[in-house]
This record gives sequence, C-alpha cells and structure tokens, in this order.
Amino acid sequence: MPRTNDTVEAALTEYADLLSILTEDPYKPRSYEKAGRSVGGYPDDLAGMDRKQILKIPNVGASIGEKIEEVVRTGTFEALEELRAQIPPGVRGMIAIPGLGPKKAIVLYRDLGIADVEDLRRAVDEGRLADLKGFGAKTEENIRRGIERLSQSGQRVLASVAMDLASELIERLGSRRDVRKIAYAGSLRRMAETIGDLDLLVASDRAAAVMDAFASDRVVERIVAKGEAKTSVLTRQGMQVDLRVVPRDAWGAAMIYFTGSKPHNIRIREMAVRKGLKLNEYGLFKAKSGDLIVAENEEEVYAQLGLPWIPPTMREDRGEVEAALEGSLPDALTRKQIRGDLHTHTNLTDGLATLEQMLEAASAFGYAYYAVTDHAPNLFMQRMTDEKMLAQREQVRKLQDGYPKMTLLHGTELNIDGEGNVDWDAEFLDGFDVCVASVHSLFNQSKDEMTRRIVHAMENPNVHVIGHPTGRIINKREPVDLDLDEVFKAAARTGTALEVNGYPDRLDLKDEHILWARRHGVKFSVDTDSHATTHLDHMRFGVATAQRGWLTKDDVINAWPLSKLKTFLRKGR
DNA sequence: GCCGTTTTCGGCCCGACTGTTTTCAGTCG
Repeated sequence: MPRTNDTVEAALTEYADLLSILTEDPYKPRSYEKAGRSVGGYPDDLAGMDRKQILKIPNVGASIGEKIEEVVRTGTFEALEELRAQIPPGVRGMIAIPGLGPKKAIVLYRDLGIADVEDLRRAVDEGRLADLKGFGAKTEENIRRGIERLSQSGQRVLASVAMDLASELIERLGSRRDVRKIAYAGSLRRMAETIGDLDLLVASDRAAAVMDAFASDRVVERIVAKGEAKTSVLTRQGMQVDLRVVPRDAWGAAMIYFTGSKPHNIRIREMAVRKGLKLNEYGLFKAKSGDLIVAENEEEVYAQLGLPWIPPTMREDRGEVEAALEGSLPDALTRKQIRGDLHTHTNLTDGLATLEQMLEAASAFGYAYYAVTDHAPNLFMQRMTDEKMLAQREQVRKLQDGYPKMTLLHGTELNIDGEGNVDWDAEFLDGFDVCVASVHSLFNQSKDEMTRRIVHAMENPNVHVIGHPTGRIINKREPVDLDLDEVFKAAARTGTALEVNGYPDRLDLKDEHILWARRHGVKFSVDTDSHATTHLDHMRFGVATAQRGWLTKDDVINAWPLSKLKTFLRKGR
C-alpha cells in the first residue's frame, strides 16, 4: 500500500504533466512538480496533518495546500479531474518517450488525434507525421527509436551493473594521455538503487579526440548525440552513456553539475542567484561582471555558497541544503567506520565459499569482528541440523586463533514463520553470539498478519537483527505488505536492529524507509548477506544506502566497538 | 503557483544539442 504522501505526490505530478501539455505557462507546472516532490520526501504522514501543518511543507501554498487536503480526503482533486477529462491518459504516456515532450505531444493529439503510444507507433509506420508542421523526417525517426527504447528499456539497471560498465569505460578511456581526469557522476555517484543513464565526466584539453574515442568504443551500439562538449551513446546492452568533457580547472563545478540530482542543483543554483552569483558547470561566477570565483573542486564551490561539502549520496533535495545551512547535516556513515559484517553465509548452507575462505577474505577488510550466519533448519532446502550448526561453532572457535585482530562471532539467519516464531527455542538460541531473523516464505500475507508476524519476531529476546525487512528484490519481487510505522516503533521499543542489506538487488531497507525509521530511534545493521567472498565488497552499496538514509555511525550497530555491540545484543537483559 | 538578504510583485537554474528554421523552440539532464 502506498503511503498517503506517495498518493498525493502522484496526483500533483500528474497534474503538473497535464498542465505542461495543456498550457503555455511553464512555471505553473513546475510549481506542482516541486510541491509533489516536497510532499513525497516529507517525513511526516500527510494523513494526520491539519491545514496549518500542510502549509509548512516547502513549495506548498494556499492553492496546492487545499488540493492536498482534497487528495487525502478523496484520493484525487477536482482540478485534476477537469484536466483528465480534456485529454486521454495515453497522451501523458507519450511524453515518456525520449525526445518527445509536452509540446509535440499536444500537437500530435490535436492535429492527428493520436491518443497513446500505440496510436503514435501506427501513425509513424503509416507516415502520417509527414505533413505536420515542426515534424521532419528526423523527428519521425527519433520518435520511432524513442518508442523502441521506451518499450525495451524502461527497465533501469542495478547500481552494481552500471558500476561494472563504468569501471570498464573508465579503464579504457582513462588510459589515454589526453584524459587528465575521469570519473563517473550522475545517479551512480549518488548511488541510487537503480540507474537509468550512466554519466561520465572527463577533464581534457582535447575534447574532440576523447569523444571520438568514446563514440567508437566497442560497447557502443549507436550515437545518440555528439557535439563539442558532450556525446551520448547507446550501448549494446541498451544503456545510455553520456560523456561530458570539461577543462581541468572546471572539474569541481562540472562534477557538481553532472552528479546532480537535478533538484539539488536547482536548489544551490537558486542560492547562488540570491547571492548575486551564477553557478553552472564551468564554475561559480559573479552574476554582473561574469568574473570566475571558483570552479576547481567541489569543496570550494560549496564553501563559496556558504555550505559544507555535501556527500553525493545526500544530494537529493531532501532537506540536505537546509540542514547544511543550519549546521545540522549529519556526519554520514563511511565505509571505514564499519567494524564488521553481521550477515554472511558459507557453503554449509547456500554460500559458495568455505568458512575458511570467507574468514580470510573478510580479514582483508580490516574488520574488528565478523559474524557467520548460515541458514537455520526451517528453510528446509538448506538441510541444516543442530549437529551441523554446533560443529560449525566448534570450527569457528578453533579458527579464532588465526585472527588475533578480528573477533569471530557465531550466528545464524533464522526463519520467521507465519506466526512470527523462529527455528529454535531460547536455550539453543542462547548459544549464538548474534541472530539475524528474516522472512523467507509466505510473502503474500495480509498487512496485519505480516506486521504482527515481524513484531512478534522482534519481541523474541534472541532476535537481534531483522534481515532484509521488506523482502523486495529490485525489478523482480515487490516488498511485503507491512505497516512500517508499527514495525519501526516495535524495533525501537524492543531494541532490535533493522538491516540495511547491501546486496545490490535488495538494498533493503531502502533509503526512504531508513530516513523514516531513523526518526523513530531505530538502530540499524549494515550487512552484505554475502554468499561468496566477492560479495563482501557489497558493503559499499550498503554504506551508500545508509548514507542516503542519513545514518551516522551512532545509528549503526556494526559501526560500534565490540563491547558496545555486545551490550546491544543482550537486548536489555 | 510559490516565494522573499532585490519581501507582497516579478521573478522563477542553466547550458548543450537537435531539428527545422532563417533566429529559435523543444527537449534533456
């Protein structure tokens, strides 16, 4: 079930889209779009708010405030219904086609009666766009390709997949002499959970040569656009990659610009304007004289705007600029602050590596502690038994001598059954150093059942961490239906940590849920759920997700010293 | 429609690229 805020955001965004199609005024749609985003990112639930509180939301004034109340009450608002009556819903769908915006969409509808993407596809095939003013042969071809791309792509890729492509391109282009600096930016640098386009930034004095090399790289299927400063290509896998080349002394300003997010950039550019300055990808300038102030690195640019450097993972216009201004921007968790991994597997169950191999690989990360948490018996396919588990514990204790700097913790990943009970009784569970408990079955329970189930598991004094709390698999499986507010309250009350699972297709809890849970005083465990030695490095995605949820080392139990962690694991007993 | 270190009107981020035009609108990020 979507949160009320999400419903309201969707309504405002749809209204903004319809306005952009039906009116000339470019500012009004933008207002609704901004208000929608503010509402979506607002921490409090709109359902319980009165008008005065609603008007405190940034970018929400009297007019939009009234409409928000209407949506909370009825699920929609009158003005939206009026616009919906004017054009078919499919026209809005057409502006999702790359290269086709609101202005062309309305011409297609008004002049040819084209009402959705399918109509448009037929019209293009039949050559009916030919006599339309403003639509030439190339536009027609671009629309044809845009429709194709929309139907096949639409699917954003996991951050880990984009990261691999970025590494490959950076390695090849970065080895060129005329490439002084190269880095990925965009949503990958912000470590969003999925990536639409890959953005690469290069510092070079020979832009044309670098872009030629890029455009003829082996991964390139087709060149989408190529100019003096920017080239866009489509890879064979269907991913768009944008390359921007700037002079080296503009690196910092360009990185800010290219990293985004777009709303974050707009916020800081507006700040610049108010200070009589102008910010673009070439630097921060005095508005009147055009004199350059700074450009070379990000810290300087932020500093001149009166801001501390803001980590890319927090640049989402979720209040980070305001927090930075008042000096309350949290010190985001860093990879270095992670002292151990509390959720990992071996080949005793479904892992690929032996206990010895996992420990050896983990010790390379310099961890102070490390937990082995193989699956418990009720996940029957794993064929776990009490004997096997106890034998593993013996083995772990023996291997401890080989790791003087890393305390080995013996744990397990329990299964939360339909009623919220777990595999073993208290006596057996007492033998573990740490217990993660997760849902692995009955994903389709009702919201009430699922919520009761997880809360019951958290009330078990031997359950320390709830693993991948919503169970979603990105692009594959929906999250389970949960009353998250109840779950977060119970986690705080029982002293149970919620996992931030760093496995790239889980990232569970996700950033927005973390922000929400954190306000309830919940503690978190940032883990990899590794099933192979190579998975241990997924901690980078877990930490990035934690940063996107504004977590600090104080919020994260595996960033604590072992003694403090052990106190937490006693759950107040 | 929102907002205020140019405060209750008059702005609203900024630049690159494309395509169809003859100087610019549309789209994108």
